[in-house]
Amino acid sequence: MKTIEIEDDLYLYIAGQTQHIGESASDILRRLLDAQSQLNASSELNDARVGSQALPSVPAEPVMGEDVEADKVISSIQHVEFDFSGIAEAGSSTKRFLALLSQLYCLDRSRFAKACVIKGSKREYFSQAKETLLASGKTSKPQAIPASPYWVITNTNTARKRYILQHVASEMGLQAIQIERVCEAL
Amino acid sequence: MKTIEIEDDLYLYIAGQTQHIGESASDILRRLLDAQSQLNASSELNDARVGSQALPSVPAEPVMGEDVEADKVISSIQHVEFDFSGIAEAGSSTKRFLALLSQLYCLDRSRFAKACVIKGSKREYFSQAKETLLASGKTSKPQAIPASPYWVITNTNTARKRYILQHVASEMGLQAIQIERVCEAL
DNA sequence: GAGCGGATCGAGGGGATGCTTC
DNA sequence: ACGAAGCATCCCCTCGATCCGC
Repeated sequence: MKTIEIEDDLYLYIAGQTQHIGESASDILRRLLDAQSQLNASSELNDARVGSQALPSVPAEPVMGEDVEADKVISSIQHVEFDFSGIAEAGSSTKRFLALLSQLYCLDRSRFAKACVIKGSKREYFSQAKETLLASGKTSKPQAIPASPYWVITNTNTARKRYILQHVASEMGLQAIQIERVCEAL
Repeated sequence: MKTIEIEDDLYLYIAGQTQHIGESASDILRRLLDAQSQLNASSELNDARVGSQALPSVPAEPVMGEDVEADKVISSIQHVEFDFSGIAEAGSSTKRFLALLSQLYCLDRSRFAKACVIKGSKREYFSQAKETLLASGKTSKPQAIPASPYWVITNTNTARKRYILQHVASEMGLQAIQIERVCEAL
């Protein structure tokens, strides 16, 4: 949750758009902004979804050429089930770490690419080139993420692995509950 | 002013829509919501649901010019793009401090050069040579300003960082509202 | 560079607070 | 002597990678 300040009249306007009791500011804004991007996306009429349906997320990234695309991808992400079965089996948290990252990558390559831009104070955490990781730290112990072109740093305690996972999942736009599950699976 | 809470991804999305230096959340939201109502208004098949309440208009920017010269300079600065999106994300106020200074530098190099002539009672605050700063104090912890040839002192509390920023922005000719926003971004 | 996992501890940075100076 | 302004000490927290256990 973030806190933002807005002017009173704008606040009143937004509050005036409430459709259900208990709707949060986020809900209302999503609806309003979503209505906009729908209108931008096509001139066709589409009010079939008004009211009943759960609203898809607003894209988390600033507009690219592929607005509508991104929207679809996100809503699909939100409903995909992770395959946790094999993961719990893996003997070490490092193994589970790699497996979970692999699933995130498979979920959506392009979102993963944006989400994995994360580094510590000195080390690079992700890269497609093993050497980049080796170069950024002394003994980062990079390992390949299965079924992907990426490498990750591995020489961290479990808490940090969890943090990295959390960051990527969150940056990819997963829902809080899912992020929690992913982190717990580590 | 009212304070509202919104979810992180929505926040990021909104922040990503920043177009000008000094834009507040209100400004951005007004633009986004306005774009929507424009589309609705121009449509023959206007949907009563959305149009039920008038969108408050964006207040005109108060460009109080006594001096035409100054006006021109200011307006050129005031329309340059300022990217606040990445800044809020930076983990420490020192990081944000450096990022903000970097943007000010990029905004106008020569104005920045004039504006950064500021010092404390003992310490030099800005310099193009790290050594100058080191020489002027005991532990000033100089750091390079990204994308610029300058260094700044870093070992100060946040209030002083804000003061320095304020001074530079003001000396560069930004408007009061914008200076305020820059300082708030710290 | 090859054994691997990862907890633990130390280095280093951030910046509030207290001390000094005017 | 008292207050304001500014410096830098020092504590805390984050992050790296050593080193031990398996």
